Order: sequence, then structure tokens, then C-alpha cells
Amino acid sequence: MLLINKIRENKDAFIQALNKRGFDATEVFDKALQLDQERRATQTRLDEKLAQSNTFSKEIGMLFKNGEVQKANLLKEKTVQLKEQSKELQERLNTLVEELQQVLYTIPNIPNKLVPAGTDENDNEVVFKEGEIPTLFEGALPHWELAKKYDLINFELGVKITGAGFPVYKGKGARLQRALIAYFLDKNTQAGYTEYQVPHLVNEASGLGTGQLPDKEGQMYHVTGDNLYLIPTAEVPVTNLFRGDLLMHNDLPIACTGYTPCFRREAGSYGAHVRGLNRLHQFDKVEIVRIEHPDNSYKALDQMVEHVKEILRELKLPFRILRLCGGDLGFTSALTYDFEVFSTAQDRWLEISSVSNFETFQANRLKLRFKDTNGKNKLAHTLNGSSLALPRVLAGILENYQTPNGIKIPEVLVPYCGFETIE
RNA sequence: AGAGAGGUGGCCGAGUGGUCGAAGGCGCACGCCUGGAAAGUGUGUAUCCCGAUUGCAUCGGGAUCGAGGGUUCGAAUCCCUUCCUCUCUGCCA
Repeated sequence: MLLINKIRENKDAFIQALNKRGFDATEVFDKALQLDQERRATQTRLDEKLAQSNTFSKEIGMLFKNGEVQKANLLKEKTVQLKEQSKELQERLNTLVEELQQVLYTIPNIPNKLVPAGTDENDNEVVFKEGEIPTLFEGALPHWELAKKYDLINFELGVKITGAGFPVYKGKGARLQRALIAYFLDKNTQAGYTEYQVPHLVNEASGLGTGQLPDKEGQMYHVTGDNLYLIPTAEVPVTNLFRGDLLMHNDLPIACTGYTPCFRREAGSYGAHVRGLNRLHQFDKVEIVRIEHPDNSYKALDQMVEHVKEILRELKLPFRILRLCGGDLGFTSALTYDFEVFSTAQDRWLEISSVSNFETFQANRLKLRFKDTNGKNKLAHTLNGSSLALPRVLAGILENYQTPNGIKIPEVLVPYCGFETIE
């Protein structure tokens, strides 16, 4: 959520920046500023009434103390009208604050200068590319065929017990999943991220804190009986760990990692590219989250990108990094780098990680602040990234490492798997 | 799920109707002490909003003691609702 006083100060610059998203903020800003102005005027009038009430109350107290009951009672009568007025003003103020909040919820984050203009994923900027795309043998298979051939993943069983998009991993497939999770967590903790195990269901306040609510209400599974949401990413519980906190400047930076399953309804996504592991309702992901001093957050973003790079290098997967254009940028993000692995058998790039800086957009909702060296309270910057999402990494490994005689396991994973090939 | 207790500032913890934004401690900041540090010692130290003035410095006002509502001229303090925590009992990985 943007800060209203920042909008007030930078209206034109913000409108221009939001244009990169294809978002015309002119009207919303006017609406918000108008509500804000009325809010402030109401606040002022309310404060005046309350100040008067307070003065009277003090006087009445003094009069009673001095035994001047009659005078006190006279004053009491005067307060009646004041009370009514301030009550009305208070109600008006409450609705204005609420309305303003609702309007602000609809405005996405201001894109960073680096974000290229553009409307969709075709306008994303490739900023880095590495790794050799292997030439596969005749008859190489996409991962869903491989999963079947080697009995690693059973999609039909998932359909039977739950529904489409809930795969069942089996045997070496299950073991490979576990190996990847352990490997990712090890890499992250070695890089200084503290490991957390967090709940997989969150309350409404958490959903609001990181911005899933109210914007993406329909994308989360909602447990209505207890009003809890299944997490779509570990970002939600991990970032919310710090909701409402006032940190000391020397508490920063904070770096966390955690593995969780992720649940997404993926309402409205269909098409040819959702086969196999490409798009699921439940999948596993290891996430990294950072809470940073504003001066350091872009350096932190770069560090996170470097960190993910190193993992993909070790896995020897061909990958590229995209800087997302305005049209493809997430609602809450100021700058996002997507990592994609090349799926040789499908002949396409698959997104496997997304690393973002949210600046103060989440922190404002979270009320996540820190006391800086001057003793002033400031909103912190929040960042997160996948390190990494499992299904498509798995797809990439299966497809790129296949041979006519089986699938080789990437060297770094062998100690975690306990086997070198799947055959 | 039943019974009881409780939710206060960055943290701990006093405070049961008016001068309480709130004692005390810890932490933190600055100073003194010291060759330096520790200890000791002095001072300071909540947040948000509105307004004036405008340099994020200062001043005035308002709100905030889990959240929401009520009683009252006046509430951290009384009442109601709700959320959460703890203890005991019950149930169960």
C-alpha cells in the first residue's frame, strides 16, 4: 500500500511511473487525495471539539474538588452538545479513513526506474543468460512422460484422492523432492539465511499484510470454518513474522528461509502449457525473505539474485534472468527478477524463481518499522525470492539430464539422494 | 471443549474513576569516569494523526494501556462483545 502523503507529494511522478504498468492512476489518485483532504479537515474539527471537552472536564473536576457543585453542573450541561458533535465527527472520520484505505488497496506499487515499460511477458528484458542448452537424443521426452516411464510422479492418483494439480510423488521421485528441499535449505542457510518452519495456514491479517488480500482473494484456498487461508507461498507467513514490529536499526538486516508447500487455486489459468509440473495447485518451494534498511535493499536484491544464480550453476541447468516489465510486474513489487530454466524437451523457458523488492509497500501494510540511528522510526524494506520452487526445477532436471538409459542426477544432489541415476 | 487468571511503552513490570502517556527496572542514546574497555554515575528515551511554521528543527492540539462498543463531565481503571495468552480438567497426535 502506498503512503497517502507520498502520493500527495509525488502525484505526477507516480502517475508517470505507474503508466509503465499500464495503470492509469489519475482518477484513483484524485479520489484518494480528495478523501484525504476531507479526512484531515474532519480530523481538525474533531480535535477542536475534543480539546474543548477536555478543558471542560478538567474544570468540572476542579469545581467538584472545591465543592462548587452548582457551577460544575452548569458546565456539565454544556458538554452534552459537544459530545454529540464529536460523536458525529468521529463516525464521519472513521468512514473516511475506511474509504481511503479501500482506495489505496487498489493501487499497485510504484515500479523502480529500472523496470522496462511493457504490457506482458514478451516485453520482459533478458538481463542474463548462462549454461549450455544440451542437445538431446532422438526420442527425448517431456518430464510428464519421464515421470510416468520411471514411475516418479503419479498425477492420476492425485486426481483420485484430491483433484487435478495435486501430484503424488513416488519412490525416487519423492526422494528427489526431499533432496532438493534439503539442498536448497542448506544453500540458503550457508548464505546466512536463518531457517524457519512456519504454519501453512494464515489468518486474514497476514494475508492483508503481504498484499494477497484483498487483491488476490480468489487465488487462495480459504478455510471458511476457521477463517484461515492456505498459504500460496512461504512469503506470507515468514514476512508476517515481523508484522507490527518496531525493530532496532542494528537488528537489520534480517534474512530468513523456509520450506513450505504452496497452495494456489490458479483460477482462470488453462491452456497448453499447464501439463505435468508446469502449473499445480500444490507444490513445494523454498523461500528466502529479507527485511532491509531502505538504503541497502537494492544491494540485497542483487545479492539474492547472485545467490539463486549460484544454485542454478551448481545444478548445471541452463537459465536466464528476466527483468520484469511494468505489465508483468506483480502488484506489490517495485522490481522483480524472474529466473527461467530451459526445458529442452518442451523447448521453452520455465519460470523457477522470482526475486522481488517491495520497498515499503508491504511494510506499510505490515507496520514493519525500525528505529534508525537518529532515533526516527522508518518503514523497512521487504524482499523475497524463491530459492527455489521445486516442480519446474524437477522438470528441468528430468528433461535436461535424461539419457536413453535413464536420468542422471546432478552431482550436487547425489549426496542428498543417495543414488546417481534413475533408470 | 469446561473452570479460572490475564493481555499496559523496544522488552519486563507497577498502576482499580480526574493532576496517568502512565512508577520502577532492562535495553538504547549522549556525557562523566578510564590509557582503552567493563563496572559505576548523570541526563534523555512511546507511537500515530491534525494544525501552525515550514529544513524531517520547534510549538499547539487530538488519539492510543489487545480490538470494538457502552456508562460517565471525565476510564488503563467500571460494563458488554470479541480475539488472543497462561494454568487446571477433559480429549488426542
